Amino acid sequence: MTAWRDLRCGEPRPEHAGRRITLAGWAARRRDHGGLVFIDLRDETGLCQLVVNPERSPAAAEIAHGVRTESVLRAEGEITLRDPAAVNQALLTGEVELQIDTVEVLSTSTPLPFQLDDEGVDEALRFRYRWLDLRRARLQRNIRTRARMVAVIRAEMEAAGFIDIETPVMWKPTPEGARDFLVPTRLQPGRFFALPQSPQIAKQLLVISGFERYYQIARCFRDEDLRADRLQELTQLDVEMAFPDQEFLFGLMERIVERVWRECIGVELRIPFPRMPFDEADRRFGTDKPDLRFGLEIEDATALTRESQFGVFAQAPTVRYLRVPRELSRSEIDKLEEMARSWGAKGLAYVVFRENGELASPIAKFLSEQELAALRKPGTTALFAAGEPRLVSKVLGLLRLHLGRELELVDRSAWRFAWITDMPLLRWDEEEGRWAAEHHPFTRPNDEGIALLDTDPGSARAVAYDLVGNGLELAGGSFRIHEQGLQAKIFDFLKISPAEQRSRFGFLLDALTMGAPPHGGIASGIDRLSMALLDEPFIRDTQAFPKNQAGVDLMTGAPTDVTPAQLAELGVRPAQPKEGRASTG
RNA sequence: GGGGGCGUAGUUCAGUUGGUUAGAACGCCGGCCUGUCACGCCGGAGGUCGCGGGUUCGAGUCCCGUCGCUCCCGCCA
Repeated sequence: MTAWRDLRCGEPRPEHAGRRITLAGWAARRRDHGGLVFIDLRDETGLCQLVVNPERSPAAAEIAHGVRTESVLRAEGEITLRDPAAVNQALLTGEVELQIDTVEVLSTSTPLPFQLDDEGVDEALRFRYRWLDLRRARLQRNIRTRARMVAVIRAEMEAAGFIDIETPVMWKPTPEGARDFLVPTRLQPGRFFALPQSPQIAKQLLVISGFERYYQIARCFRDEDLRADRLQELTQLDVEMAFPDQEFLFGLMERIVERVWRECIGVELRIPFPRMPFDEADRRFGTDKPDLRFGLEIEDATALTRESQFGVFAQAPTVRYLRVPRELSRSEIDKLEEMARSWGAKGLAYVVFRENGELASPIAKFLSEQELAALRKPGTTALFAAGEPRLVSKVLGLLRLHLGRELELVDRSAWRFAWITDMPLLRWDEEEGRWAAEHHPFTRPNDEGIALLDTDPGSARAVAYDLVGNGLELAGGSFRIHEQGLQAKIFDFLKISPAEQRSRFGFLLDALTMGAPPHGGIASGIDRLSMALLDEPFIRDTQAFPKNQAGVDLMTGAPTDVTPAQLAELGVRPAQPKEGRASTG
């Protein structure tokens, strides 16, 4: 076996010829040809080919003839080195095959519910038979690469002096933020633990405890709806340190990402990554996670159109536009407008500047010569959004992303990372009629932000940062508030009463009174990071056993009903079952 | 909570204006072939058209309901 692995991993050499070895694996395919039996055998290191010759070993031939795909075999035989030119490079790893003398079927296989080399199989079926799905090359690559990534991360964290500390999976429910998964317990009937949405408070307490550099690859849970890039049960690299230094944290993350990209997919990244304050990202790209692989930046026309005869522009607080480097057709623009409306825009004004100087636009007649002159650029289309800055940003940002893909402006081979810094501290919650924490309530305002709290809280910025790569948020963090007075002030803004503060975070507030060092950190979603690394459009395929979009594990059927007796023991009253949920298998 | 898409053989799909016995490819089973590797050739099995109801002389096809899956918005770092 050792000899074999040497061969598969390294170059086959002439002296290997004739060596006898034993190997075991899954039959990937069997072909019979003119009395010979050929079996592709797959193990962890790759594929190889067995050849069984009935004249040489009749018994082995008889067994081999009955082998079915995915049966598990152990075979013994002699290595043959073949002419490399005669070998199908796409399927077989090497220029070697094994002339089989004996073969043993260790495990048989029924016909499979789907073929492993078929990429188009329905996800529900794949998830139900996930153990088969995982045998496929793409999933093997995903899971193995992810494991290597985690190993690299741990190595860098350890080298930087961080220690791995586990925090409870059963924690205290927190009504703020995402919905909690709740866990009842027999010893406290009717009461609940919650699964952590992140170890946020625990890690702050650890640093306050004197573990100045903590990290954990932690499981986090959020009972929210799933998406192609969103999970309920996710894994994050969680990092916290005392006496934090933004340069140090950025450097640490940059080293990790650089090494992961190099060692997992062989891509050399250039570090340090560029930085961009949130306000600039929002202004230029309409988002806090800009995809920098293409231009098409948002431009401003508010000042230009202040005196415009076009009332919509003159009256809007903000007028911005995208300069599309093409003459878009009416039907293309109609589709874009429909999308813009679905994102909340009232409409989508446009001017097509044709190469020949003509204009195609329902609003051109309202625009002055001066306005048109400033905007004119032959062979392009200007798409305008007017209204509240936040909405205008959002609409143009989404439109930009759509156009980037649609017009193939995105450089698919590029990796563009950036730090987005100086994130907003608070956001006005229209529904609740109060300020809400943009990040979480323990995020530290910057010095200027502390001063702004009394005059213009919406403009206050936090010592908070995100790492963005190709338009995906790959990490995010902040410095925390370590002074009880400031923390109380923030709670006031969030309209969390002192009584509520005590019941929800009393232990943290107490900890802050007993010598809490300045602290801060960062967290990075391992699943998202894998997705980016692997260029994998579905985050579920970065996990071994994912749940479907409805949050159901199609393999085990969980979540399932439990007996009334179990509920009674937990002090939980049975819910009214939903109609039509009677199990159908 | 809301909107879009899908559901036909084990799998991926086709199925005309509603019309006889619902097809193809791959897979599976049997046979042939002495170097195949997307092998090839011959033959075969395999279907409650997701489920329920309705319209019709007649429904895979039209209508209503329902279940499941999926993508998006809301929600969520």
